[in-house]
Formats: sequence, structure tokens, C-alpha cells
Amino acid sequence: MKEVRVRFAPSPTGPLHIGGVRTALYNYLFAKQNDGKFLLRIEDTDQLRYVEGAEEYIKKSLNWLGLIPDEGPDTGGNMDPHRQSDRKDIYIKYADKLVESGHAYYAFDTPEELDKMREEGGESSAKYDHSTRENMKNSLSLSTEKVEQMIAEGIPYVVRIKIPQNEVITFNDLVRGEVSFSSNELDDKVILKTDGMPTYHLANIVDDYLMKISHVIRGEEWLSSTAHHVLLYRFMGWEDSMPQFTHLPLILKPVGKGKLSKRDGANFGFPVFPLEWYDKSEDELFLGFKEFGFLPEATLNFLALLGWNPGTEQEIFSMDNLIEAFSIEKIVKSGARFNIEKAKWFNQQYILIMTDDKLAQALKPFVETAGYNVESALLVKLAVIMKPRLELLTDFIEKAKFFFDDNLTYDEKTIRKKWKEDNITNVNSLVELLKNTEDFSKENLNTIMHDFIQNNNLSFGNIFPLVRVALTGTLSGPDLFETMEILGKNTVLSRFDVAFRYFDSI
RNA sequence: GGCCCGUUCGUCUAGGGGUUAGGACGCCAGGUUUUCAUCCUGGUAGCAGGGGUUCGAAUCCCCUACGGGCUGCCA
Repeated sequence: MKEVRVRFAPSPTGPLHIGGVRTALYNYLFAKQNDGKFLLRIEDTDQLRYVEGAEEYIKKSLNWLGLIPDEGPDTGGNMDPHRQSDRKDIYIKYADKLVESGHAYYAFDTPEELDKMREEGGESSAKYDHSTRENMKNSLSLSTEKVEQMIAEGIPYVVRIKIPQNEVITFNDLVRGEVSFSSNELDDKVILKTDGMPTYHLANIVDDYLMKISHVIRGEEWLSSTAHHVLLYRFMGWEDSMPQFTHLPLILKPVGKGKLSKRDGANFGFPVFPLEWYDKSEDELFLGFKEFGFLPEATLNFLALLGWNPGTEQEIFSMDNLIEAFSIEKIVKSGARFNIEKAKWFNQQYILIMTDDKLAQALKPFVETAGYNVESALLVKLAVIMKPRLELLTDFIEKAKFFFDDNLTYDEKTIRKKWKEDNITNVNSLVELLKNTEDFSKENLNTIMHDFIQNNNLSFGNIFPLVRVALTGTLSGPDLFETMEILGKNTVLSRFDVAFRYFDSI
């Protein structure tokens, strides 16, 4: 059987977005499952839209996610180069070949002339095709002498594919089954631009052929132009080694119409990029899944299930599980809405199964970014008790800050309700008791405080909330005694001091 | 407008002629817990509409509606 070779072929026109990440993931899974190769190819044939740093961003993102290419711009090898701008000469050669065999032709039309042609088409807006090409300026409508003269004069030209009439182009899509297009509906797409760069269509089939790609797994936006690609393979004489096509459903906005876009992230307050991206032209910083506090494994797991499912009820998959379970046949046909709540749930599941050391390690950069310096031993302790309370790694700062930041914001509702006569007296007695307590282990604190309440015939509900708010500012949090043990006697006593003064002032 | 693809709880989905239409997220309720969270139990909610085919349709066919993509010298 033919070796499985798939590629992820992004265009460096901006940050990789979540749909692209999923495409990369499915390619990766398919390659690994079949002992094949996963290639990264940079499709930078659009010089106008090229964005500085985008290629680097793509590589860094794949790296964060662990989707490491077997072959790509940084790996070298006999399929090099993997950046299309470095392969310009190759495409020109093949474009010429198509012109020679009569499957493509030169066209000299200016943008204005093209606009005019389209406008004249009226409602149904005309295409550059069999019905219009004779009226345009190209090597089909012009005499050979005229064409040679124009080329000699340096008049810019493109190469267009000559789509035959009255043919039905059928191909098998691994997700959708048999798909057919009438050639009469297809336009004579530009395959080589005036700047000598190929368009996607040419570059794509030439590279996929040369790089021996066995399966093309890409987004559904390419389905419509696949007939053109099939024709190109045919004209090149490569139909026998044409890859299998698989078109993935698109990822849609969480609400409203259309596919997920860069703006949605900002609008709805969730990430659509793997890593943060600074957009120079708009002077805007977009945070990524990483900065939001998502684990790469959880991000991948969530994305894997968005448009694919194993057919079982299993939802949590390690990379190895995914590689084993993945199958193209199980890819869903319809577009999926992006749902951040489910993504958070996956993240929570992964946090829950992390080891304490790993969690502490993952938390560290977030603590530092927030401007705190927490020693490792404490961080591990906090990781243990905060683990079931985190959906995102960033929740840690918000929810555990009081352990390493003395600046508390007190829950005033509790103070107003509970900081009264008897309670004040009792809590103060409790503090006196704690002052005389040397053993601040959670077990001892538990015993002492429970005894205190029982011996004085008090209720938990009148004492513990005040203690909790005085020490942490909030009513919700981990076990009180454990919290006190970690805080330590000195901090506990000084916090009572500060808190009670504040309570009195309300 | 044209062409192509799609449509099962709010969301992600299973199910491919006979199922009480299953699971997950979310939400709600209860239990556990000194609080919050975790955890456990239960509940909520769906086959886009209309025609066929069939003894029988969520499942097959057609139409309509709706959604999505493409229709660039962008990918």
C-alpha cells in the first residue's frame, strides 16, 4: 500500500486560528495512525497579504500543541524547500507545460477589463470561462504573432487553465462521498499570476504531487475548487497518483451566522487562536488558548471532538488514544458551533488528572505574569487543594490569590450579616485561643475550633463564615483548617487583626 | 443570482428501516461537604417542514425552507 503522507499547508497571512489547528490535528492523527508522514508546507504565494511573523507563529503554535511535523521548512530533506515562495521556478515550469499541451493559456486582461466583463454578466455575474474567453485578451482569442509581440513588449500576463466544455468531473470525498461538478460551471482560473507566483490551485497540486501526498485533508472551503484540481492533475498526467480528498466541516460562530472569525474571540470573550497574537495593523492584542489558561492537551481533545467522534461514549482522549481511535469515516459532515463552555469542561478534566507537580509547574508562569513570586513548595501545596476548583489555569490567580497576597477584598454582605454583638465576642475569644495554640496543623485546628464551638454552645454558621472572610476575604474556598495551616499562625493572626479593624468600620 | 455541501435536545454528538431516540456540555433539583469546588443521584430538552416508498421512516427518495461554502491575479 502507498505510504500515507499528509500535509498541513497554512498561508502565513495571519495567526493560525482554531479551524486551522483542527485541520492540522486531523492530518497529524491520520499520519501517525498509519505510520505515515505529517508535513508542514508554507503557502506564501500571496505577497500582498503576507504578514511578518505569521510563519513563526504557526510553528510555535504547532509546537505548543505537540503537532510536530515530520517534514517541513525546518527539517530539510529531499522534498525541500517547503516554502512555496522558494519554489517559484518549479511552478512556472509546470504552467508552461500546460500552455504547451493546450490546457492553459496566456491572458492579458487588466483588472478593469475583468471588472467590466463581470459587470456585463448582470445578475448572474459572468465568469472567465468558455462563454466569455473568446471576447477577452488572451492567447486563445489573439493571433500567435500578437501574443508573442505582447509578451515581448513586457505586457503583464497571467496563465489561466482552459476548462473543457460538457464534462462532468466526479471525485470521491472521504467525508462526503461522490461529488460532481459540471465543467460548464467552472471558470478558467488563474494558475500563474503576473508576478510569476502561482495561485493556490497550481502550487497545491504541483507540490502535493511532488511531495507524494497521499491524502488531502483540508477545510470545506476548498470543496468547490476541487474539480479544478482534479482537472489539473488530469492535464498534468498525474491522475493515477492523485491524492484522496477529505473536506472537513467548518467551525461556526457560537451564535449567529457564519464561520468563526478573529473578531468573534474579542466579541465573545474567548480565544480563537492557540497563542497570543499582536495585530500590528490594528494595534490589538489577541489572547490565545494558552494565555486563557487552557492546557494544550485539553485544547486538542476539545478540538478533536468538534467534528469527529469515535462512535463510543468516550470523550477524554490522550494524544495516543486519539491516534488510535481517529478515523476519517467518523468525521461529521455538518459544521459545528464553537462552544467555549465545553472547552472549559475538557480543560477542567485535564487539570483534575494532572499530577500535583505538573499542575504547580503549569501554574507557575501565570503566577509570575500576575506579578507574584510563590515558592515551589507552596505552589505544589496550593495545586493540591485548588485542583478541583480550576477550570482554567488562570482561575488560580483569582481563586488562590489570598494565599500569597495580603491585600484582601472582604465580602461585605457577610460582615454586615454576621459581625454582631455575640459573634464579635465569640470570634475574639476564638482568636485568643488560637494565639495560645502552637500546633497549627489542620487536624489540631479542626479539633480546637470544633471543641470551641461545642463547649460554648455556638453554631458553626455564626463563627466560621466570619473567620473565613477575615482570612481570605471570601466565603468560598478550600477547607478552612487547611487554609489556616498553609497560611501559618503569624499570617492568620495578623489577618484577623487587620480584618476586625475593617469589620468595625463598616 | 448560480454551483456545491449540509440539517437529531440551547450546544457537541450516537443512532443508517421496528430504539422508552442514547451520551456529553450547559441549566435545574437533591445528596455528600463547616463554605466553594470536586464527587454521586435525578430532571430539563431534540429527529426543520411537506410529500412519497414501506406493514412500519429520525433512518430511503423528492420538494421546500433554513444554514454553510465557493463564485478573486486570497488562500
